[in-house]
Amino acid sequence: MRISELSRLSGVSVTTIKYYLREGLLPAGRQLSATQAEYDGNHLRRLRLVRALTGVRGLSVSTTREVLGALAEHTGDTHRLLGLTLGSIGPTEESAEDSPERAEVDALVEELDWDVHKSAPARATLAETLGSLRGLGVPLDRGALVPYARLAERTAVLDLDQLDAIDDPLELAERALLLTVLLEPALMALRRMAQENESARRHGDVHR
Amino acid sequence: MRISELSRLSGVSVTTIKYYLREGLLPAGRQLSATQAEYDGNHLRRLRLVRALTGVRGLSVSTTREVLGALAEHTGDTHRLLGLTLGSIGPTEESAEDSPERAEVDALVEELDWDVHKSAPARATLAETLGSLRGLGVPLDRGALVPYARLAERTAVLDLDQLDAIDDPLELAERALLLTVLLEPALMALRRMAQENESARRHGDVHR
DNA sequence: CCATGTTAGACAGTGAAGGTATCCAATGAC
DNA sequence: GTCATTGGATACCTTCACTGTCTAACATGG
Repeated sequence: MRISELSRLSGVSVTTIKYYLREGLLPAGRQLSATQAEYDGNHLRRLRLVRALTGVRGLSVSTTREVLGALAEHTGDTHRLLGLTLGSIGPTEESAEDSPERAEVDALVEELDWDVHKSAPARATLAETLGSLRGLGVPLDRGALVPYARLAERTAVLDLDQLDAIDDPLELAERALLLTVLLEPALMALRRMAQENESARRHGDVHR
Repeated sequence: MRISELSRLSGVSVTTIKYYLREGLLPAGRQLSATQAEYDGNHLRRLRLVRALTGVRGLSVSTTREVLGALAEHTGDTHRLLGLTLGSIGPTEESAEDSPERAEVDALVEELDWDVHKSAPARATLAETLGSLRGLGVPLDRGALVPYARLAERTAVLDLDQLDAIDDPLELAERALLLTVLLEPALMALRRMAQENESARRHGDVHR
């Protein structure tokens, strides 16, 4: 298919597709001539993925590029690499590596007996968030964090269960990306609703 | 204290503080004269909160203003109102209200027997995310979602437990906001690490 | 083989967001 | 009285994610 058909099928304007091509979010089509390039279903699929990451999840173009790059160069050992790459999702770049919160996070991982890479950006993200909370007068100690971590463990089991049935390593990697990144707003939405429900339950304010 | 001291204590530049004052993220100080205004600890506290919401969580200025407005005008029934307000966190504004996913979400809430407001934006957020996933070939049906929802319930219990000890309604509201919004990156970081751990466990790739 | 439309590629322009800089007159501290 | 600081207003800047426009080279139908 040509670029105009790709545009029509995806709902993304031709100029934007060209922009993505320039930015390296989309591989170039097969050049047929100086003014003709051929795109296929993979391009369409990739384009939809890009729109989901930038639109639903609100990732920046550069973060999206990094994520997609990791996806391409890495088919096995999926989660470890996704974990490494996806640290840049939050607007976190300059993190104090030696903060007391970082030590606290490392101690937490130790206590949980988790097999997590020392340089996993999730550690820094967690440390930074804890630092912010402490600065606001809400220090969360390890005791408060461990129950959350146990629930995270069980969430991860659900995540991995969904990936077990997939054989194709390429599809596995993409699916893992979708589950890790795109499911986040869904899980947070569930938490918000569960909070509202629990709050209503405790304070007895029935409203129906 | 004067604005320069507020700036020094918070690490936010004077011009930025003025910007926040203009944008209504920070209440005006007590005017002492035409060229003098007095700020206090509440301003400092509020300023730190603003920086946490915009920085750590990446909220936009307008969303932050909405959230803070809700915080001010609403002291009781905290979670319900936060739930209503915080829907605008994702870059979601134009949602198809009558999508099949929306019906699916409503059915899910029904099945869970959750007491959640019909117009809670979390419903729309969840529906939109499910729609995106389906468009990418990863349809998550209710059966897959319910276990996640059950874990969300237990997370919410932990959240509410932390609020139980607080008496002052103003502090309660602020704490609820922090737990709901600011803890999200922390929980997602925990999930990433738990995924990595679970992946390592299943595939036996020990790396230490 | 010609008229018309489409395409790739390059590059400049746009609009929103989130600040930042500058200016000003009025002060307050010394 | 002098001088740095302040509040308030306004203009400006930078980044981001596109969008519009242009051009020359094609493709295609007649």
